[in-house]
Amino acid sequence: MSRQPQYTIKDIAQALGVSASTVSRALSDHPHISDETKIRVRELVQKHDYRHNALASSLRNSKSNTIGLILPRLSQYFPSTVATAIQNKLHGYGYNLMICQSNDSPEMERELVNALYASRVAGLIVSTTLYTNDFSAFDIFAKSNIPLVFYDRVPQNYPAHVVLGDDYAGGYAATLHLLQQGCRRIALLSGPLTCRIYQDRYNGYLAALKEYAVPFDQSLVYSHELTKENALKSSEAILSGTALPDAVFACNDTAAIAVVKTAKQHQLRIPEDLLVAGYSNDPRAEIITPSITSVEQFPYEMGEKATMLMMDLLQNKITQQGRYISLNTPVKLIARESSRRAGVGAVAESGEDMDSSAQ
Amino acid sequence: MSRQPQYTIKDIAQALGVSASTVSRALSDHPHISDETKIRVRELVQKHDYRHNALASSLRNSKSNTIGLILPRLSQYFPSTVATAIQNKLHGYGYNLMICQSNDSPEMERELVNALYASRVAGLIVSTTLYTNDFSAFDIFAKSNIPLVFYDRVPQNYPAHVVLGDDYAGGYAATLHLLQQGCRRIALLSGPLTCRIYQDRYNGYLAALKEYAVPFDQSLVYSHELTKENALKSSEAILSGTALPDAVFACNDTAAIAVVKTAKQHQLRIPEDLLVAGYSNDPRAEIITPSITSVEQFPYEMGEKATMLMMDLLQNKITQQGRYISLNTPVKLIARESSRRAGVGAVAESGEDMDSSAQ
DNA sequence: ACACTATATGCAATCGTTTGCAGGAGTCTT
DNA sequence: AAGACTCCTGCAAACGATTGCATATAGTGT
Repeated sequence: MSRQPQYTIKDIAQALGVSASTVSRALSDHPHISDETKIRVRELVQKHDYRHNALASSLRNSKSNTIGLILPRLSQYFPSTVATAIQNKLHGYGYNLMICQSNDSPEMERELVNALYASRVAGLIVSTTLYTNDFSAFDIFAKSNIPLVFYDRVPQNYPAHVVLGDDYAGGYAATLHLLQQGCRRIALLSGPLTCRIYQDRYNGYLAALKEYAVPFDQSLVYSHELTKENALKSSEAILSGTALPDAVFACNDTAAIAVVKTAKQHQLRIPEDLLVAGYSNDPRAEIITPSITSVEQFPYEMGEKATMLMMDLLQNKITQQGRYISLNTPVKLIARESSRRAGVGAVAESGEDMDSSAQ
Repeated sequence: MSRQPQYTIKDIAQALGVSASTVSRALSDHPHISDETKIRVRELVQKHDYRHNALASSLRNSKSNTIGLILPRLSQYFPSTVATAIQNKLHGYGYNLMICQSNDSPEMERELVNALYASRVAGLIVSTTLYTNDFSAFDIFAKSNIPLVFYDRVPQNYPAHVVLGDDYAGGYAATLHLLQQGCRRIALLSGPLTCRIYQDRYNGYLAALKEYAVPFDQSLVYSHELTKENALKSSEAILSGTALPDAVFACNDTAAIAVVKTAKQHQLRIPEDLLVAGYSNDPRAEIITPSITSVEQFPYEMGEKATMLMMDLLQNKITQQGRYISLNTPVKLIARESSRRAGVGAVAESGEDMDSSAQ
């Protein structure tokens, strides 16, 4: 439809009695073009509302100024904040961002990868689905020498640049904190262990237990996608048994909230009967009663870091010869009502400082 | 950088001893191409991992298959849900979505409009910033005959297709509900009245008051951007005076949460001393204690509706000759603890049905 | 007057895909 | 056997911007 005739560089050239090359160069402020010509060109651009055609330009240069972003979903605090950071930062470099959601479906993800390649994005930033185990769709980016950066949910056994939160430190800090409050039966509500971030948090959990010489109890570990529904089901299982845990460490805040809700239904008081900690420091963790202890991931910083890495790769500051960068962003435990036991330890009021960079 | 030589249609043509036209037509399953040729082409496409170049294609057809979306920010329930709906729906039609955040800055918004035009999106969907009053940046879309759809925050005095929630009905329903609970001094925490959605909610509020013959009291109305900080300040002002209101209707849930928080600090019990209602039915409204009554806007449906309108425009099903479409999506009041007064009226447990379509 | 340089511009090809038109080969009709 | 028709395929010109190379003009130095 439409096929509106466009006002192009050629039209300007014709009107001015110069060639298209001259106009093109005038617009890009080429030094070989006289000031007078530049001014005349700019005037006409103004007058006729000439618009640059990025398609033509990208085609000719085989290079666009759009970066692709694929993530599972952005309707939550962490992912949407990362996306915002990336877009804002990229904008400063003159790049546009094309945000696409995979809805946690590997098929959708694959389609998006192909679609973004088809529009020849200059680079691609990805947080994979929970279930992506075939990363071959991304091969084309390496093959075409187009920068590819993963963050948060990064591939395993697939060579790539990655930006990660310090999930091990986060899992360790949260568990340690619960142990310090006197808990010894700490249930773990983990995401799928096929995913590296959950593995790391799990390992942090194990390490903290070991440090306190608390024997590991497999029956306290639940692992599945941390949706509200799943988490409610597991919480029910955890809290309706006979041998109740004295704390639950949930690997995201949606799950932690589910635990709190379930605990209320079971007449369990938090933190008197049960301590709870979550992950991501979702704004919801703060407003709920009781407020929930959580691990801050600094998503904005994470997005900025991923963007910086992307820019470095685009500007070839980093050799791409088989060397893959792995960046870490710190985490910080924010202790709140859900884990504060009166008289136990000294927990800062506004959040206990457990910056993982100190590790 | 890179300038990797690409594997193109010409390469396939050469390898097969046919012309590029034939390959192009084979790939688009043109009826004039023999099955044998099509098969041979597809085999080679597979073998060499040929990738369609959407840039070249779009340039040639002066038409891309990307739709632009500009919104103030997506780090909240309502906007991110709308965006998700739009992307999912568009995907079904073979279109990609380019999501861009204006951060509520008119300058940024303008830049994004231009950038999206530069990449010749096939259509543009917009929820404007709170402060956009100059819509001339959008002129180019009308002039180029590129479909433009606004939703939620739509322009005033600018001819365009719009998709709106029934904000009048929402404001009316929430206020009426508070009145039915016996409240007579209902404070209003409104967004800027330069924005149509807030005007409409305000008018709904006024209409309900009038119906109950409650005199309008200007001193109960606060109007400003509904950020957490602003809302806390206004809540403080509202609740620290001597003539307290008996209810607050906040025009988003962030503000409603601020009211609840401030009320707690003032030792006011909700709903015994103060009733509270919000807007948007953010998930936070449900998990907070007390849970907050709110107006559900059905953002997913709204996104789908905006997408359908866009598709109709793209397919020219709708004449664009100066006739502008305006679609409404219904709203529904969800009554919760924050507004349930024991023994007053009959309020459904899981949400009072006040579907605005019944209006 | 000549060679040389600096400055400003134009020519034409290129990026990869699409499509109107033309045309060749084969089949069918009368 | 000539015309008409069908079925495939190719030619070449777009789409709009960019850029290496060639060139024209003016200015400088000897």
